[in-house]
Amino acid sequence: MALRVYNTLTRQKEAFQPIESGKIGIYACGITVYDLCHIGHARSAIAFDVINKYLQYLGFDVTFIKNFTDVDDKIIERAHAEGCDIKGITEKYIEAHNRDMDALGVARPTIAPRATENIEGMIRLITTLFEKGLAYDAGGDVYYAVEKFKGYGKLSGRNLEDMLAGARVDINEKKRNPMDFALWKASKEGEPWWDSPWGKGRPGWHIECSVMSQRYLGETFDIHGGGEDLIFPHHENEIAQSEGATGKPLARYWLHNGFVRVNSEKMSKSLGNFSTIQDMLMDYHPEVLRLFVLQSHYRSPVDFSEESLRDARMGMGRFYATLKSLKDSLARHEGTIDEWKGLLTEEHRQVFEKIMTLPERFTEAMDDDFNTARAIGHLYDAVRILNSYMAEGQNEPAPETVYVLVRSRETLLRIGAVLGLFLDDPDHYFDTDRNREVRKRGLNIEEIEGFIEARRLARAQKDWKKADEIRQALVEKKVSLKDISDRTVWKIE
RNA sequence: GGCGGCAUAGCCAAGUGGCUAAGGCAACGGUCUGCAAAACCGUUAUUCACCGGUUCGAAUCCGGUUGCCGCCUCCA
Repeated sequence: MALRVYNTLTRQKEAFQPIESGKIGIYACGITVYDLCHIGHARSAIAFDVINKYLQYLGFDVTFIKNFTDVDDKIIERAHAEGCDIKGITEKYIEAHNRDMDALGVARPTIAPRATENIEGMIRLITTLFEKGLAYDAGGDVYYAVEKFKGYGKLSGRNLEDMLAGARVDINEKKRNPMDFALWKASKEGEPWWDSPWGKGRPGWHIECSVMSQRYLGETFDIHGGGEDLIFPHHENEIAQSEGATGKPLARYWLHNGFVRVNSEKMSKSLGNFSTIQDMLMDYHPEVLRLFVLQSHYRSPVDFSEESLRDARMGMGRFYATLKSLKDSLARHEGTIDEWKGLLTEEHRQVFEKIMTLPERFTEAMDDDFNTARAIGHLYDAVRILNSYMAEGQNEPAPETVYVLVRSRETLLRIGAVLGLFLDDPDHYFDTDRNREVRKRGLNIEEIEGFIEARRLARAQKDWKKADEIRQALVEKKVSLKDISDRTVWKIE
C-alpha cells in the first residue's frame, strides 16, 4: 500500500505523489512569537514532526520549512507593555520556542525563516499583485481585492456571499469589500516600519507565508500544513496571494491538525485555559506528551486532562519496562550473534518473525494518513510478545534468544524513532520519571528509602506483619515496591 | 445565519461494506510471590447516539433526529 493523505482542499484521502520523485517540500505555519508555547502548539509541532520523520523514514529527501512571525500587532503590543522594541520580544520567545521544541524531541526545520528577513520579497509580491489588479492602495494601507480572485474560498469551502452573510465581518471604510484583507499596513506612531512604494509600513499577516514558501520551496510545493484554525482566513489568503500572482497551485496537499481541548473546549490564549510546554515538561517526560498526542489521529481533537496524561504516562511506562527488560537481558551480550539467523528453532522463529513484521504493519498504518494511533497499537502488540518471550527464558538467555532480542530491540527502536519515542535510556527514563513524581507529590526519597530499609530488616527476620505495614504506608503515598531476589525497587504509581 | 467536523466498553481510542469490533488505562480471576508488585494468561461492547432506508450483508453508504465541538475575529 502506498501513502495516502487527507487533503483539506479536496476533503478526501488521496494517493500521495511528490512533484519531484524522491523529494518533498513541506511548509508548516509557525507561531507568532509574543508568548510561551502551550500544549496546542506542541500538538501541531509533534504532528508535523512525525509526518516529517515518517517521510524521511520512507526515504524521501524532505525540505521542511517552518516560519516565525516576528512582526505583528500582538508583538508590538507586548513590546509597548514591556517597554522594549519588538526584537526584545521576538528574540526571547524564539529562543523559548526552540528550547521547548528541542525538549519535545521535535526536529528543527531545514530552515526557520523570519518574516522580518523577507520584507523585500513581500514588497515584490505585493507589487506583482498590483500589476495583476488584485491589490489596491487605500491611503498607505494595501488590501487584496478578494472579488478579483476566482476561487476565493476553495480551501475553506465558503463563498463570498456566505461569508458576507456572517455577522462578524468588521466594518472598514477603506475596504472595497468587507472580506478584503491587508497586504500592507501603514505604520502608526511608535510602530516598526519599512519603506515601501506605498509609504512607511509593515506587512499584513498572510503575505509572509506566500513569500517564504515560494522562496524556499518554489511556486508549487508538496505539502502545506498547520492547525485547523488556519484554514480560514490564513491559508485561504495565502492561496489568493500566491496563486493570484503565479497562476499556479500553491501546494498539492493541505494538511491540518485538530485541536487540543480542555473540557471539550479549544485550548487557547483567549480562553486562558492553556498549559505551557515548559510547565508540562516539569511534570511529565517529553515522550509521555508525545504519546498522549500520538495516541489519537492528528486530525481528531484530543482532550487534555490530568487523567489523560496519567494514562499516557502509564502506557509509556509499559514500553520502557520492556525496553529495560531488553536492556538487562542483553547487558552481558554485546553485539549480534548473526550465525543464529536461519538456525532458530520453531519457538524462537515464531517470535522473531512476529517482531520482524512490525515495520510492515507500522508502514501500513502510517501510510493511511499517518495513523499513529494504529501504529502505536502494533507497538504494544510487539511489547506483549516480547514480554511473554522474555518471561520464559529469564536468567541466562540462550544465544539464539540473544539474537532474537537484539534484532527485536533494533526494530522497536527504529520504529520508535520515527514517532520520537524510546529515545531515552530505560534506566534514565525511570529515574527521571520517579524524581518528577516524587517532586509533584511532595515526597522525600531518603524517607522512602529509609522505610524500605526498615522493611528489609523486618523481612529478614520474617516479621511479615511489620513488613506489610511499612509497605502499606508506602502504598498510601502511591509508592509501589517490587521485591527482586536480593533487593527491592520502587516506583511511583 | 453560513461552512465543516464528531458521537464506538467505566475512561481514552483504532476501525469507513463481509474473517472473532485493534490497542492503552482502569477493574476482576489465575500463574508467580511469605504476602504483594511487575510480567504473563484469562474475563470485561451480540454491539458501534437515536429513527428509518439501501444491500445477501453496515459501526462503516443514504435520509432524518438529538447532542457536542470548530471556523466565519488574533489563534497550532
